[in-house]
Amino acid sequence: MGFDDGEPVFADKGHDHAQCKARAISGAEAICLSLDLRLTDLRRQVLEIIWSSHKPIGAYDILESLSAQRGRVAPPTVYRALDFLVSHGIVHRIETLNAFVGCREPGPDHDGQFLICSDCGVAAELNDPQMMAAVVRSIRHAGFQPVRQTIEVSGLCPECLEQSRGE
Amino acid sequence: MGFDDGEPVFADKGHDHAQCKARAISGAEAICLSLDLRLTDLRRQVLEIIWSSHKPIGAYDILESLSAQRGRVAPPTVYRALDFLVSHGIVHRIETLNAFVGCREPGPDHDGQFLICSDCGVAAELNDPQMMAAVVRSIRHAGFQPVRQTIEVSGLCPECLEQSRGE
DNA sequence: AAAGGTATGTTATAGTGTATCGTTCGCGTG
DNA sequence: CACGCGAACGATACACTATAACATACCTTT
Ligand SMILES: [Zn+2]
Ligand SMILES: [Zn+2]
Ligand SMILES: [Zn+2]
Ligand SMILES: [Zn+2]
Repeated sequence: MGFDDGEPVFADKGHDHAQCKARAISGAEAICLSLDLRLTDLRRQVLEIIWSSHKPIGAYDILESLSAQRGRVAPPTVYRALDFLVSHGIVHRIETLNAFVGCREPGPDHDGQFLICSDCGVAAELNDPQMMAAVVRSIRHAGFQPVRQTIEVSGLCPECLEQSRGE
Repeated sequence: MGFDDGEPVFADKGHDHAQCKARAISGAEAICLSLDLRLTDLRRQVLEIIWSSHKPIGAYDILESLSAQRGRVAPPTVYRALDFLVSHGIVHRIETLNAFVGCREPGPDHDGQFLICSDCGVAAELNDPQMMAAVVRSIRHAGFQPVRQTIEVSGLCPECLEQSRGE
């Protein structure tokens, strides 16, 4: 299930998040290098802000954080950077939250499936081929040609679930 | 796959849509009767507007249409009616479109899966137990407790697909 | 009739996302 | 180097989506 990197779907509380972020930046650099894209300062800063946690962050929260770094910034600046990052599979948009989250395995043309904790706010990305296959199979029966899929499940992450059982 | 009522997932172009609408209203009436809820004039009018087609409609388009019927109407009026209809499973919200669409099999506590044509705008609702099972199975492996699922797939409906092949 | 809850009206404002235009930057070409 | 071109960015204004807060009307029960 999920990625084949052996990592848990939900990073535990004490994990080395600096490493998460560093790996994400490296991945973005690799993509831009291979596709001849430009990871400008602005885009890199936005990506770093998004990776400041595993919780999806809204465009205007990004804007605020960005303004602290480079002075007054207007919405289009943020949205353009987001468009770039999302269109190249470096960041995902969470439709149910109007928010953005970093991709663990960046690359073109993948939609992922997201588990979003309604308690603590963290989001985890799956990329389960069996789930995707089940969805596509069901859809094809309807004569529908899928292009883009949005799968977002809200609920309780393992930690918050554990906590709720304790009470 | 889908509902067990034998109807096609996508209603064809020449179908009797007045019947779709009438059945939806009847369903809503039945729900309200059984749960002691009030399907007021306002709520019924909003439901009828939503059922004017199989295309998801935005809140402000509903507002405009509603204003034509009962004079100036403010956003909260529409959103409150929508909250009622959505919370009782009579209408679904399409997250990827910020729009609302009528439910074919209204009732509490179901999320459905939606196929949305990016060409003509129609949306069809599935309720495929196999797909849901596959999603839940994959999710449980991550130690996640699902509460609400949002599955929306955009692409081409059978008619638009046929048309695009012809060109 | 009085009371209390539900539904609606009304105004204002919050939150999210784009259109448009002008300027700057990076880079290849003559 | 000067030029030209497209991509990226800055800045202003605006469009679209949704809710807060408070007042009023309605409906049901006592
Ligand atoms: Zn981390
Ligand atoms: Zn949590
Ligand atoms: Zn119909
Ligand atoms: Zn279509």
